[in-house]
Amino acid sequence: MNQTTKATRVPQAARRAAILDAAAKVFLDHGYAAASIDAVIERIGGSKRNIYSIFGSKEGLFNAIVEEKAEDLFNILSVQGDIRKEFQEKLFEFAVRLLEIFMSPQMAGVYRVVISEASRLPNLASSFYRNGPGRSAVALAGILDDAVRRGEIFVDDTKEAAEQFIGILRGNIYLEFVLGLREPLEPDEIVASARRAVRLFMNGVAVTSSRVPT
Amino acid sequence: MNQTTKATRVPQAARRAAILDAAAKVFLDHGYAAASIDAVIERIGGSKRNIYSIFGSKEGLFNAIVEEKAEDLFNILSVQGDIRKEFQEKLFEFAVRLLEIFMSPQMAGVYRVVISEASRLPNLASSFYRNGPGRSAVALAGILDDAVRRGEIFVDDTKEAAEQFIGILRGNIYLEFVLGLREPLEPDEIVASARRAVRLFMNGVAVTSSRVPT
DNA sequence: GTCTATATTGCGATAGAC
DNA sequence: GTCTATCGCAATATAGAC
Repeated sequence: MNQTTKATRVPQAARRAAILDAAAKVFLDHGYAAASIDAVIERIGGSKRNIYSIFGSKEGLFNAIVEEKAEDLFNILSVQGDIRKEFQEKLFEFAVRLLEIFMSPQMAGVYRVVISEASRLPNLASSFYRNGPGRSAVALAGILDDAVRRGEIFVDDTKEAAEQFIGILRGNIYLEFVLGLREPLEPDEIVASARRAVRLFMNGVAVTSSRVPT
Repeated sequence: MNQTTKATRVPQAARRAAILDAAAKVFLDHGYAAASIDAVIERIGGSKRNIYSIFGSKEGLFNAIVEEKAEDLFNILSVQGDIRKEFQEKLFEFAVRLLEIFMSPQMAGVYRVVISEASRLPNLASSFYRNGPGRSAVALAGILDDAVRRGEIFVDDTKEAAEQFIGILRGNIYLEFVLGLREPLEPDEIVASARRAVRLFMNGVAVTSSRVPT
């Protein structure tokens, strides 16, 4: 609070992280347009100049926030644990984790801001999707591929099945949550919701042939 | 087209519709905050005074847009056609219609703006949800109730099953579309996507007992 | 038109790593 | 000593408010 002319006290990485953290608060609270670099400085002190030398621009800063937040959040999805684990158990764990991500206020904040700036900042929208929702679909498709290889389920397009499953999880509840119309799901509700999604999906997919004529 | 200072030439309803139409373009193009009543006037002429006397405020105007757009779009969902129609056929038709709604640029525009203003205008968010996504879930739940009554499917919670089905339809593709990362689905893709959603759902739900232990 | 806010940049100084 | 990350502060540019 009272350093006057110090520098390099903190190693680069830590300073970068501190800036990102403060900036995340500012951007997610006020939205991209209303957020100012000055407001970030007010939170952590230091110089604007440094922010620009690290992140290049306001857009670069926000881009870094989106990428790192999305990465933090979605990273846990790749922890698939024991390969031998039952497919259904893996699917269930994936569902619980993804629902937890969906229900995190940070994720909702990023989601809101990215959507509202999508037309002005298409690159941002793209990197958000790739690092977040896109990655979760890829991760799940991998799990499904595995199961197909072992004959546990029968789907021809695992990528599509993955998106269907994620859709089941998200439902309308996520929209309600993002719109501020409801509280996030409680942990036990998450478990229940995940279980029901798994049941529907398993019944729908774990059959050797379609029982319903199309 | 050449009235100068006349009034009530156009019946109220038509004038109201014209204002809504012009305002929709302005709001959906620029977003709520950036949209101005002046810009609406520029498109259709007339007086600001009139807009305020009809809609009360900027928020009231946007609220009317959201309600009417959502209503227009989602109205087609209630056209369930022949009650005797096969359940699966009804489900498929519902799916196609809902996907068409999802893929309409207007809907995406409303979605974007409502989400970005949700924290500032909670009433708007609420009325959007009720008139749009909420209504579609209710409509589908009704269809499902029907089918349950006739023993065509077996679900205990039709409301929840409806949301699951809608989730399958929306998937990640809708998010990609809203983020401007992809073109809307073509009509034949909509049909294909709806068909696959119906197949998954029917397999998952149209069984007398869960085949998969939970 | 002016005024204001704020994104962006320039430059010199300082603190610590080497 | 050099080098680099950071700081502080001032200046420019520009978009939007008024």
